[in-house]
Amino acid sequence: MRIGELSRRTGTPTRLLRYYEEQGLLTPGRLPNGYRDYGEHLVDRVQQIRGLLDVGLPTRVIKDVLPCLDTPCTITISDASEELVELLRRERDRMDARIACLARNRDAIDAYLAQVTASRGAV
DNA sequence: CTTCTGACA
DNA sequence: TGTCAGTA
Repeated sequence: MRIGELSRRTGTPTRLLRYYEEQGLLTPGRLPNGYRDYGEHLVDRVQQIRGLLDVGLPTRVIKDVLPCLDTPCTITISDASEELVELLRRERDRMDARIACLARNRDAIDAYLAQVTASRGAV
């Protein structure tokens, strides 16, 4: 499929699809007319990439983890340099920190909302 | 009409 | 990341 269809099917701007390729995350083939040619399996791959990106992993790391990614949303255990393992462990810890921060902010909002609700009810 | 590369208020 | 340009 060409970039337009992949974009629609993944909800990813073509601009980003080309960017991911530039970063070595995708390597689509080329049609005789020069257009990029994406295989079906790349639909899932893009999902993987976006998911990892959303969690905060830089494209640099994703490029190394990519060969370990499986179709759905799982990460298959395969090779993995000690360096990559350590990097991922640090990323995991950063995720924990973000989760804790989000939880605090959520609780703060809950408290605020409770106040607003109470005052409105009183009046 | 769709995609391509390169550039930047 | 968005977007505009000038092509093929």
